[in-house]
Amino acid sequence: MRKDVPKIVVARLPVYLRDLSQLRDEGKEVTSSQELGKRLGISPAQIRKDLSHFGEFGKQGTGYNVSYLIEQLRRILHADRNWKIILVGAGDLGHAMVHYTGFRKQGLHIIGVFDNDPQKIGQRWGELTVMDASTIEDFIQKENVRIVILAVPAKVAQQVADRLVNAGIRAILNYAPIVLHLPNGILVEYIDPVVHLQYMTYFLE
Amino acid sequence: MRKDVPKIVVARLPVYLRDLSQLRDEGKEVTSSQELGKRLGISPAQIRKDLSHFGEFGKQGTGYNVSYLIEQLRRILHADRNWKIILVGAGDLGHAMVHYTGFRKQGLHIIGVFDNDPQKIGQRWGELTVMDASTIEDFIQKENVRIVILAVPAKVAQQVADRLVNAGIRAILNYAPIVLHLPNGILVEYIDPVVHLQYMTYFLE
DNA sequence: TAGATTGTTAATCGATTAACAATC
DNA sequence: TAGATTGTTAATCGATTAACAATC
Repeated sequence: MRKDVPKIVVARLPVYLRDLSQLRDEGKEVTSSQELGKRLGISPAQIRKDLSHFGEFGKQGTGYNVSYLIEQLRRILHADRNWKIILVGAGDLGHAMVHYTGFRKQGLHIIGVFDNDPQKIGQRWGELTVMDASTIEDFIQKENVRIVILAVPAKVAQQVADRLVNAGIRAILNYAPIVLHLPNGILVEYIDPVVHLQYMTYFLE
Repeated sequence: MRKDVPKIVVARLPVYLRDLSQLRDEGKEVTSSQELGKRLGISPAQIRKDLSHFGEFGKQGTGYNVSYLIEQLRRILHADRNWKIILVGAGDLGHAMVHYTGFRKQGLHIIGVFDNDPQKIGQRWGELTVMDASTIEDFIQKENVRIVILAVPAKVAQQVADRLVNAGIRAILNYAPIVLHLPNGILVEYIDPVVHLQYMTYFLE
């Protein structure tokens, strides 16, 4: 079995991709590990090393073709296809996620929104209608959804996550401020603004 | 000069604090590095090592008093006081942030919201009124605000951040999907759900 | 060619873990 | 006391960086 690419390397690729897209939008056709490093606050050596896990994408003397590297990173990250995502929890945060335009451009499509509040079920959210949480399992199976954005209260996050995993979900972006306990192989990423803010207040007087 | 605590250690403290608060809510009065480690998916040795950078908080044979450790972590993280925060960018995400109840409990108070859209200025958001972005500097100085949540479009994020830093801001929680270039000493934390989702799609077929 | 930059190796740096004396 | 768990040291593991041959 070939050695895995370190997770921390994979975690940087989306940031490279994001910045390269910006470079392209600015009209740049070629860049270098040095330029990219300066833009990202990362050493050029690290960028070259990270990329070297996946192949050779540059040319000595000139650097990297921006469009080509974007294409390659999209392929590596599986960002070159469309992903169906469901959102569970139709609160304010869920509302913001559904209306966020940054997902679609990356092939990340929220195709269903769920809540268990009768007040919310049936509400029209953009092109979507908030559905009854009791129908999540059917929807996941019918649509073959593998990714969830979880934006429910902390108190119910674990039990909802258990249901989702049972229904076949493979990856959870968890906005609830708790650590989830799930079977091996289920991917979980955490976003909690309080954690970031408290990290910063540590350094403030 | 005493050696700094590694940043990665500081970054884990808010997660410890969050989980300890949950333990306390569950009625637990004492815990151990082993229990905490299991809950967090972290090795017990790492938890003890992390805490040892700041003092001795446990008792051999019994473990840690939950309330006492919470108190100590809050002190270490400066989470035992109130922090004034302003939100810049009154979009859907900003709306969700202002209405999020998870901040206040931690002493994190959003005391002002700003936008440059005349349609939004003057809108009532809970207890706050959306203010004209041209008045940000005055507000920061008058209220002595040091933390900003930045939720503006990527295109303007850098220039807005520059203004904020000029006005005296010390820490930015940046939701705009770009890397900010700011003077040394300015703290910036990034939240970009696309980065997390693309990290996960790497592992999905 | 001369200058620039890659991809890679080896060295360095830093973080995690194992182990255990101390002690509750 | 016996059992449990801390705080800490030393060993291990892994990630970052410096350096450079290759080459565009």
